[in-house]
Amino acid sequence: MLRSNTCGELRKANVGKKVTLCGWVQRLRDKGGVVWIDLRDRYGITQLVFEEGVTAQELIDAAKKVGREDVLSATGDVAERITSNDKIDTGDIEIRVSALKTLNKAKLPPFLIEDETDGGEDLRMKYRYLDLRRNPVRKSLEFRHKMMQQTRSYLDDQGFIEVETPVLIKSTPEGARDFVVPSRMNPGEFYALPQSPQTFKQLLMVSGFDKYFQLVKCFRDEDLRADRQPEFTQIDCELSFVERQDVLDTFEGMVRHLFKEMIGFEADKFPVMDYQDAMKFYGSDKPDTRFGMKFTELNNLAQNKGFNVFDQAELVVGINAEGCAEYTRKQLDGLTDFVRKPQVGAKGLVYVKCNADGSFKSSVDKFYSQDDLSEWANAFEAKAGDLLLILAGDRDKTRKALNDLRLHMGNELGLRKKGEFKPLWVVDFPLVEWDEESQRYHAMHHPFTSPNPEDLHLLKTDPGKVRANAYDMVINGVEIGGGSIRIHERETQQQMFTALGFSEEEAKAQFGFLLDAFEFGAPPHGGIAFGFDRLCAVFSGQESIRDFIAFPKNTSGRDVMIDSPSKVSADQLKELSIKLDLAKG
RNA sequence: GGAGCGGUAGUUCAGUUGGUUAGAAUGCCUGCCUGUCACGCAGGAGGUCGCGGGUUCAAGUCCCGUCCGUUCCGCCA
Repeated sequence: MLRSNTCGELRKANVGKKVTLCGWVQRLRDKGGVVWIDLRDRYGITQLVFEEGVTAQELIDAAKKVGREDVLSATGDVAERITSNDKIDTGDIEIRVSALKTLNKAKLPPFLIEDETDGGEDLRMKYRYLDLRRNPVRKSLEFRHKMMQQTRSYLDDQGFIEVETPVLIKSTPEGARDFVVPSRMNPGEFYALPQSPQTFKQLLMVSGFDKYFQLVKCFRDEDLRADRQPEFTQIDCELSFVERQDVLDTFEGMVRHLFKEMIGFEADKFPVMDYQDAMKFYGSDKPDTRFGMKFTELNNLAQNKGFNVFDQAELVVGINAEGCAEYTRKQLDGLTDFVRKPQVGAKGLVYVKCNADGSFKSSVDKFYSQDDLSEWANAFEAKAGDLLLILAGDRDKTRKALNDLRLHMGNELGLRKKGEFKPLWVVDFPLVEWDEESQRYHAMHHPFTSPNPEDLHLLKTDPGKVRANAYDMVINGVEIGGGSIRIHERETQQQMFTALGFSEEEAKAQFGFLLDAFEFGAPPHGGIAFGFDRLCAVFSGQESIRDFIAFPKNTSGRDVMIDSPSKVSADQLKELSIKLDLAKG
């Protein structure tokens, strides 16, 4: 061993011990007669001291020459400090150095290796190995590690078996774009990387594994976001002989366990919300329930009073921003600009101020009397001092826009608190949704989701009305996990494929193995998958998952450190029987 | 595919109506300092204003194009 101790473990009790520490130079403080070096490793920081009259002069001279991030080995006696530092765990002691060795000189890092770095995102990613030396990023990865251990231990305790499924699999037309890998031995043919191990875990149920899980990398070739990477990790789970409530109970238990072990939070029973209610009251299938501001629909009260915009609208709906009646003209204009942004897409914003004196001031005073507005205020359960914000138009678009406005107001008013956690289940999603572009139904979850038995008869006649036996777990407005009770009968699965516009031949070509398996005694089964990176981020109150991934990709899907993706040689292409056609258009 | 924001010192940023030698902080270098711990003090070095074109007597600043980053929409079963 090159060292006797780490830089984080020595205390007062170790005073007098001769130790050798190894680490990186965090900082050098040269006070003339005394020189201090903060030596850092993963475990902490220990102060080295070199003092005129005590330390050999050539050692002091050597100490003055070290640079930031040099790798040192220092040997000396542990001594109690004259003035201690209560900010670090080793603050009561220091090492009186008797031998110093530079194990490796370091170039100056391009940004500060500090908790509050001066480095921008781009630079930090290019030198990610330096960024990972910083406490916040290292702690995020330590957090991830602990979350993995806790997940495994919980599921193991519950009788789940972790099984690895293949990474080189088969491309399927449904869902996200696949990453594709050419096969040298099968010219012209390609593997696909899994978007999830969905079919494999169902086959494991057919095999009788009963309870399966896997912490597994998944791949989707879609555009990135702060909370979306092309490769990401799922907690993928499947159980046999279960109904919806069994799955909800098991995984509510898991998340409750993680909350407790990871951040010491004792969660209440998770509420269960219908998809329809989520859309009606929050305009979103992943509502942030840390704050109220639920939607109130106004069609009955606001239509047929001569205001054309409302009269023409499919839906008139608003929120009550409590205590915001004092908003200035400028602030209201700001909100109007917000909802009119193309990303939000509303045409305009109607406001009603509930004044302190009981009167109302609105942007539509021309069309509505004080009595009308008073009725609105009642519908919103608004008090004096509140501000009603109302949108109108096409139902789905207006709900989406009002959802954006609700979250915006939640941010403005500080209602989306970081340390607060509001988990819930959203259930009874539609089984399929109509896709205008391809003019056919798409599975909302995936095509293996079972329909609610009560709605099964609608599958042939009106698929859009069929509810799915599916569920999502949502925490603080983030979709953390989702799953369903699966189809386990060949006949039903075939019906589902038909409803989705697959011919019998297409279904057989794509998923024949699954249909076949269902004929050999497939048990009723269901499962769920959690976005592991997101779970880490949400628990830590972060929006970006990047710091929970050691080597993430940027928004163009590039790893700027290793510079991938990259070109391959002509020989490699030839081996793969691939010719490039890079012409644009 | 679309929209917004950004690109100026190693780094993070400021830069007014287009006008003298492009600034600050931090980092870096040199010197001083025996209890610092974001040490302090004094001095110093450091710039292809992303790239290309245009307007102008004059462009970091205005216009066009382009590249890169980032956030969002579409997309993400």
